[in-house]
Amino acid sequence: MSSKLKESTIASSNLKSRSDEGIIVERIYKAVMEQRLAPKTKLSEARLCETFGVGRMHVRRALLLLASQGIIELQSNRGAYVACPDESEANDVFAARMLIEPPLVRQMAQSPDNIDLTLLTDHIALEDAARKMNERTEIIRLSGEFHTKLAQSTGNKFVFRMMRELVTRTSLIVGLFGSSENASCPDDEHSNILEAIRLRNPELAEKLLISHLNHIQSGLDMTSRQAPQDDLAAILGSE
Amino acid sequence: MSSKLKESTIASSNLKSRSDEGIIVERIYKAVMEQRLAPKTKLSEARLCETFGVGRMHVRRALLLLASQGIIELQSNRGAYVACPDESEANDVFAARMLIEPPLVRQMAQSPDNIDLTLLTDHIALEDAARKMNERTEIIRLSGEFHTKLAQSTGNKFVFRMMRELVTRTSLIVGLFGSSENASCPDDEHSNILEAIRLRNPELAEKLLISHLNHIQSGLDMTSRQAPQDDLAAILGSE
DNA sequence: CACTTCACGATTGTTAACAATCTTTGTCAA
DNA sequence: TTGACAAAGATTGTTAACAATCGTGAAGTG
Repeated sequence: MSSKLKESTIASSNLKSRSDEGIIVERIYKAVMEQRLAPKTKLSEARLCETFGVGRMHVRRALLLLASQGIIELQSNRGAYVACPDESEANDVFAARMLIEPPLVRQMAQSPDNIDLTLLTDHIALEDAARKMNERTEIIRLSGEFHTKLAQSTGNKFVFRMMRELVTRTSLIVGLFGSSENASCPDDEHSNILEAIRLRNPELAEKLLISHLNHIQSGLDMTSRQAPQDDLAAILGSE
Repeated sequence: MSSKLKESTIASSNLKSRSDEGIIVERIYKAVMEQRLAPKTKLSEARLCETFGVGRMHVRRALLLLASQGIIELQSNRGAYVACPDESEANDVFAARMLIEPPLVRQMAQSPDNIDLTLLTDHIALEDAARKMNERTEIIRLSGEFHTKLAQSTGNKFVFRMMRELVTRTSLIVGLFGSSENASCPDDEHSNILEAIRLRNPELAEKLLISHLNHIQSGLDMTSRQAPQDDLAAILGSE
């Protein structure tokens, strides 16, 4: 694995700062990660145009990118809607994460020297701070981003992208099927995992991560559902 | 893991048969998989428009999708070029595959009953046939697609997508850095892996796959490079 | 001869008008 | 009241013209 990844945006990872649609993609992505944009929320082109102050072309390109990432769904002649995973998809997401993340942390714990652990250390500090300040959306987003940064710290662009897609989907799923308390990961599991990596204990790191994922999944209730919202301008408004 | 996946196209997996750009994406994707489109080949909009007989809008949307998959690269005001991985990216691709595929086949070998093995059996028959007929491009594409179908047969959409992105990239890398003989995987390694899965031997399956990947990677020569081409109409012409 | 400059052609980026489709609303009849 | 139907409005899809940028080659200058 090579040097560390600088950019974490969807757009700028491949496209070189296609500034306009990059900003739109990033904003919507973030809103989804923070569970401020509920599944099935309609994203109308006109609304987004005035919200971001750009032409329809940029909005449409941004929507296409978001759809290709599975964050939204494009329905022909009917518009764009925030993706709404069903139970089967939820199972697939967790199955995929169970496939990838355990080997990942195991590998990280085997040779933590090649790895940028400061990224993770800093991140856990952010998580603690957000928890102290009781900032709900921050907590939710950071809680998911820990797993993304786990992958990012390996410096492998592909592992990073795979994990981010899965984490984003997980965020939608937890928003849909999770009870309001367990919207975020429990307090110290993340730091325990990081500690196991730092102590070069692959078995422990893997075990902690597996139970962490199981913990998240078991907190879901596949029967309950949330309602979609449709404010938009307020949600995506300021940065 | 749930039922089997029907569609394998990039476009139709998320977008519902957005027919026009779907066809374009699929054609270019296939041409890259078969190493008929060399890295750095320019894909000009006008050329693609007349090749596929569609408007510029569809071409541009298709190019955006391909760029988001990392298959091509969009340079501002300069056009679209087939992606050209460097050595560092090549290492990342193989590292990512080493992370994912071993646990994948191990898992498949542990419970091959939940899995659609006919997909793989049929595929190997196709590979053999193509080898007998000595159809170079078919052999190359099928050789990569085996790994894709390995993931596809789990029925997990996310595992499938991840693997396909990695396999596509691998195809570009082998085309760039591979000697002309080892452009395809060696004859029977695929069927051996499948057999190990069928015999419920996880350790063997994993070991065979690891040495298979090592075999591919060790056949690369990171110094030599191929030249780009620019025919296009001929390459993407007929189906 | 080498190098810079400038103008032209080609290519990509953007916009706005137009067409097609869907949704809603209002009307009428059973 | 309920249902079907139709027209109007709103939204998305498409096209073509226009603007901006880049690459090339000719002309000119040292």
